Formats: sequence, C-alpha cells, structure tokens
Amino acid sequence: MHATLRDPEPPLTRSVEDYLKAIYHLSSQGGFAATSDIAALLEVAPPSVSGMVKRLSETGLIEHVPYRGVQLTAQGRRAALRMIRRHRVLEVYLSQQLGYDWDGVHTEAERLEHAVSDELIERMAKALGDPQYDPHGAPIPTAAGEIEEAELVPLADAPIGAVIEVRQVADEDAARLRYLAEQGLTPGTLLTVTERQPFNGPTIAKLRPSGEARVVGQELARSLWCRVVTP
Amino acid sequence: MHATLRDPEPPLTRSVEDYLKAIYHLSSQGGFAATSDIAALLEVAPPSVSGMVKRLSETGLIEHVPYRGVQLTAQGRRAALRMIRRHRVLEVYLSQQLGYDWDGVHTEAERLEHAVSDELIERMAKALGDPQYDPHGAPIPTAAGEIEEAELVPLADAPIGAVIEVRQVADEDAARLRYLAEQGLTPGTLLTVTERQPFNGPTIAKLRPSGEARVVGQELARSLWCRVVTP
DNA sequence: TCAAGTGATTAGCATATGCTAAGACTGATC
DNA sequence: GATCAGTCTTAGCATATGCTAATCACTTGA
Ligand SMILES: [Mn+2]
Ligand SMILES: [Mn+2]
Ligand SMILES: [Mn+2]
Ligand SMILES: [Mn+2]
Repeated sequence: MHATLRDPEPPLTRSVEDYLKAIYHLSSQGGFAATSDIAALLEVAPPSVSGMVKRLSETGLIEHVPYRGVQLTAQGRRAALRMIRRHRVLEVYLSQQLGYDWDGVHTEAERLEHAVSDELIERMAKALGDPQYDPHGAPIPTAAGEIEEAELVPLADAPIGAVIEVRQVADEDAARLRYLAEQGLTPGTLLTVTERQPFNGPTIAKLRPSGEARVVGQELARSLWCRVVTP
Repeated sequence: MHATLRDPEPPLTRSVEDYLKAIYHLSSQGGFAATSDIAALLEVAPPSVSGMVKRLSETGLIEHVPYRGVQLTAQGRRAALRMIRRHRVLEVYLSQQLGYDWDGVHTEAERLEHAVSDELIERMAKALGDPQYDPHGAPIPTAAGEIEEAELVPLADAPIGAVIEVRQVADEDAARLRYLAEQGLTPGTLLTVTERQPFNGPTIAKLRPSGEARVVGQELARSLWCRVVTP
C-alpha cells in the first residue's frame, strides 16, 4: 500500500517548505538539527519550532529525538532538495536574465521558490542551459534530487601556503556579498594563503595571478568555502 | 494624520489580494460586488466571504452595504490594480520569454502574482518593452495605477453586418483558450458578423480577410469582447 | 551524586482563513 | 400587504502558524 496512492498528499505550505530547507542545511554535515538552531535560522521562537517538529514527524517528513534534534527522512530530504533546486535555479535566472546583482537574488528567490511550478523551474533551467551552480557557487540539485557534495574548507581553515579556489559563498547577507564582490572574492577566484594572525585574527591571501593581497577577517573567512588546489 | 505614516501597514495576504482582484472584476461595470458572486469566483463558501468582507472594511479597503454588496475604496482599488498589473505582466513574460502557451499562463500567474516584488515586475515589464496588453488582450495597468477603459461588446451582442475586431478574451478556462486559438479567434482578429440564430443560438461570423466562416455558440460568444469597427 | 543552568517542551492564547448549520433580511409574487 | 424563495449574515467550529510564560529534562561541574 503506497501512501502516495491512497492519500492525495496536500501540497506543503510555505512554512513547511522553509522548515525542511532549514533542517537540511543544519543537518547536512551529518547529525541532528537542534530546535534552537532551526529557530535562529528561521527567526521564530523555539516553541514554534517544537510545534512544527511535531507536525512534521507525524507527516513522516522528519525523525524527532526529543531533546536531541531532528533529521530528515528520505521523503523529507526529497522535498528539501526540490526546494533547494527551485531556489538556486531562480537565483541564476534572476541574475542572468533579469539583471539582478548577486546580492539581490536570495531574498527574491526565498519567496518565489514557494510559488513557482515545477514546469516553470524546468523551463528556466532549460533557458539557462541547465546550470550546475547558483550565483554564489552552491551546487544545484538535479530534478531527480541528486546533489554534488564537494569537500570544501572555510578560508579560515585553509592551510598557509596552499593554493585554493573560492568555490562557494554564504548568500543570506546582501551587504557581505557586495563587499566580497568589491574585493574580487567570488567563486572561481584562485588564492595563495600567505598568513593567518593568531587569536582568531584575519587570514591573509594573495589573489592569483595578480598577486594583490587581501586581509580577510575571521567571520568573513568562515563564510568563504574553498577547494584546496595544491597544499 | 496619515494612517500610512502612523501605521506600518502589514503587507496584504494572498487571500486578501485575491479578494480585492475579485471585487475589482465584479464591480468594474459600476455597482456592487455581491457576496455570492465573490464566493463563486473564488470558489469559497458565502460565509467565508462575509467574514473577509468584515475584515476588509475594517481595514478601509472596501465599503460594505449589508445585504447589498461591496465596492472598493480608493485604497482598495489601488491595491487591486497593482495585483492586476502584476498578473498581466507575468502572463506576458511567461508567454514571451519562457515559451508558455496562452492557455497556461493564467494559472501560473495566479500564484506568482503574490510572491513577486515590485522590482521584479518592473524588470520584467522593461525586458518586454512595457507591454500594453496581456496575452488575452486585457490592458495592463501602469505602475502608477492607470488602466485603459475600452468600450467593448461581447461577440454575442455585436450587430449583424458589423465589422468587428476581437480585442479581449476571458482567460480563466484553458480549454476554451486552446479552442479559440484553433479557431483563429485571438485578439486582433477582424470579423464580419453575418448572422445570429434565435433562442440564444450561435453567432456566425466571417474571418477577414480570408472569409472563412465561424459558428460561435452563445456561451463562447459571451466571452469574446470586441470593438465595433464599422457598424 | 546531585544541583544548576541551558535548552526543549508544554500550556495557553492569538490571528487568519476556511467550513457547515442556523437564523435574518429583501425583493418578487399573489 | 402577507408570504416565500433566495441571499446574506451570524454562530460555532477547525486548522495552520505564530507568540509568551511556565515547566521539564539533559548535561555538566562541584
Ligand atoms: Mn522560502
Ligand atoms: Mn544562493
Ligand atoms: Mn492569485
Ligand atoms: Mn490574462
């Protein structure tokens, strides 16, 4: 008996979709998403999360271990990846076809992701030539629900002397994105890490090939995800 | 004391926006929108409309005369026209830029209209060269809230012998739109009305310049809005 | 081993939106 | 002018989602 056949499955609400995405992001490093972390990410009060967690586990979208946290079920993960695909395809579309800057697309996509049809997303993806990454370097899941898992390290942890490539940047803070663009720290940029100051100080790196130096504070260096090219 | 200055005005919900559009359409011929007509158009029960009507009049978006119906206030009319602009710009964009057929755009726009930002709508309008009409011939309000008011008659009422131009077609029913496209009855088409059968029978017209005849049943002829070129 | 402290949950409430069933009003008809 | 059919509103309820205040439970340090 497939539940999907017996039950017409009401469409997920906007809230549910955002919770699933949040849980995906928070538990992607393996492990549980904590109530308080979900609350912080979605900017709601912890009891609101507890309430939603109850509903989502009753629906079979998540597993809940009380006082531990939650994890997505296979069904929940599918739903989350579908939303992430929508979000990232929208971001690419807005930036390529409608002239949005990379710091403006996230907010717009955050609302649109809940309103577009699958058909529209696939038309956009096709018009863009099926992009693999969003404007911030994040991989776009396929329509089938597969996603690239790259081994990235924050710039803050990159070994001194290594040549690294900036691959992905956290996209929620528009001001940060504008600053990074100014500094030329965008996905695809190659850097040589030259120095790291103690006591959570900045990482210093040289742009390649120009050799220009960049001093990147701890907080920023935590949000720049890089691939180590040569250690 | 401007309420807009005192009060940050919470954004309208999706439901409210759809009610305002419905009331606009139902009262555009002047007069009141009746509870039952709103209910039918939005596919909700009449008591749901009564409830919403109470909230909307408390907010100052509509005037309610009990047992009579409702009308938009100036503020409500502005909000309604903003939604209609969004809806129609989206329809044009989907059809011109993303290859949608004219029978598919309405449903997609009905959801997207609530999720897009004003900025996105204006970017789309600009990319399209500020279109004046949607794919079904309906006029697009300006960003300032002005809308063309054309004198149109349903094909069902067009005088025999007149030359008329199809200007606008009701867009909610996809099957009807597909049929009309097949028949070549799209905005811009010129027709000579040759005959109308009695007892609410069909209108018969010739396509210009080809001269091909079209027999259009009463129901369909009520949804084809035309401009009389020469009586 | 236990008592604090932190984080999670429950209790109780609010708002927006929908429903059905019951009652109230209006306009047309005799 | 009384009656009735149809329309509209009110009453009462349900669901989804959020909040604050109070309570509970796990972890950790004494
Ligand atoms: Mn979202
Ligand atoms: Mn992104
Ligand atoms: Mn709508
Ligand atoms: Mn239309």
